[in-house]
Amino acid sequence: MISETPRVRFAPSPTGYLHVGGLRTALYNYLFAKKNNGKCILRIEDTDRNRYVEGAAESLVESLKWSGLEFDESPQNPGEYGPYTQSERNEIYDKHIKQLIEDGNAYYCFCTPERIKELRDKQYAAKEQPIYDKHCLNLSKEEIEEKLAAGTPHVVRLNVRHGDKIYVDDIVRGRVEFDSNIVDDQVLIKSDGYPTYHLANVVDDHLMKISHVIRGEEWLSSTPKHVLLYDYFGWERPQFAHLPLLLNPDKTKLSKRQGDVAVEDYRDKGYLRDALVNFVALLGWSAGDNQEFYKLDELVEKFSLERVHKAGAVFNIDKLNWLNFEHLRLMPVEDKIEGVRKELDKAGYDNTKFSDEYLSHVIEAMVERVNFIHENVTNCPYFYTPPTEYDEKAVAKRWKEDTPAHLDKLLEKFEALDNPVKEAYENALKEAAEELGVGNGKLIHPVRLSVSGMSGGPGLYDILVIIGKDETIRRIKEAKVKITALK
RNA sequence: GGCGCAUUCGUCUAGCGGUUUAGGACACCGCCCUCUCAAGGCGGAGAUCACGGGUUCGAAUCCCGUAUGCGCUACCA
Repeated sequence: MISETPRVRFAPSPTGYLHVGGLRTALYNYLFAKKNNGKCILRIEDTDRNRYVEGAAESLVESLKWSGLEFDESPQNPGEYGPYTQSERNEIYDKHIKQLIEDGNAYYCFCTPERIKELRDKQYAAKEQPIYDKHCLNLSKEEIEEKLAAGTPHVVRLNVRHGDKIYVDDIVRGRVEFDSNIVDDQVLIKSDGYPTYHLANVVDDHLMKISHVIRGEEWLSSTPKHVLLYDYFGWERPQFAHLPLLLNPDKTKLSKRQGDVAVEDYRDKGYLRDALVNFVALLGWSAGDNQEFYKLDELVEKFSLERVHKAGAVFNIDKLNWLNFEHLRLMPVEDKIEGVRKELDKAGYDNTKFSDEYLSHVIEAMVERVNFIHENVTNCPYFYTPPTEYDEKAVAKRWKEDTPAHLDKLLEKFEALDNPVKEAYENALKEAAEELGVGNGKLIHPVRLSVSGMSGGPGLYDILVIIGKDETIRRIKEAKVKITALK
């Protein structure tokens, strides 16, 4: 069924940032293309001059690049079907709309916005489908020429033939039937001369030889207009695949009000691109084999449009967090070190004070305890600076009256150590505990509190090795003074 | 209002007429491990498959209604 080399496209409108739903759409297009040895094209749909936002196209491209999705043809990397930005294609739309008008499949409309509104209000009040009444279709050739010559504001509309059934065959949804009577004579060319989505999209998809239109479900309702356009042009229709929407926890369409929707927001929060891509891939698709953890190339291998879901999917952050944890574990140490250095600077530390080796030990110690790279800093500040305060609950629970005396004994043992490794600390502590006639815990917990100020974290001896003997001893002594003063 | 789409554990999903006492994952709870917090292992709770009718020997799976949700209904995409 799939043509030799399918061509698909992601065609965002530059009105801001890349929405995670957009990322999902882009991803499915990408996966489908790669899976089938096809081409994935990026086209910027900037025909709405009112909504155009300066720099939005660049932001889109940047987010896409960050996500790791590469396009075979794009404004930055044009192929033979350019330009890839719609605002640069006006001549092309002009040519095509003329053909449509000549063939009677489109017509000039000079109706004022007021008349349109009135008409619509009336239809709505009568509980009818609000569609244009083809008023201007009855204009004579002379009248049209005259108005055009006079510079009367006008649009060009699609001339929908009523009384037909229009069928849309969708890969995800199967056959969907529409009654042509309720299909509006859609504006194709706006009064500012720019095409609407419907015209530009169909013309470009055809000219760019797009074989599969993979887009959000919000387009399903206007697909009959597109299908008609293909038919009127005498062009072969592409295959359609309408993707389910991404939803807020309350099942409404994913919106900014209820959380982050921009890819850059997730990037800035420390989510890994592999995790975000993995997560978003699972929102509306599954291979059916219980695998949930994927690298991009595995997604390519397993993806198919036939296994895309029909129902919308709630964007649930918990699973994303888990995926981030899983992907983070696979990240090469060098990359983690680089990331930690950035986070150190962000947190106000001087990253140059720490060697790569030092940081790699911290990372190793924290690996099971971090979901995000920044947690290698925020969750364990004691690796970078001595504790300034001590967790109250832990103090109450672990710091008893005889603790300072116990620590004195331990300090003796520690001081005698020469360049200690993990086991040396452990043995020293055990010896001290034995000589004191107490359990190891009586020493372990106060030491942890002393060196970290916290009650949780990596194995105590790992912490000690990382911060070093001198610092360990210094911190224990300091804690003795400070915590005793607190009591 | 009209048209369209959808509806399986809280969430993401498996399931495409019998192998299902509906499987997995995240989250949640418990146990084990253990110096803590995690991770990991094991286990638990959690879905009358929206509801009501059919079809069938047999339905989460097919058909029809209803309800609910969502989308579209723009000279926005």
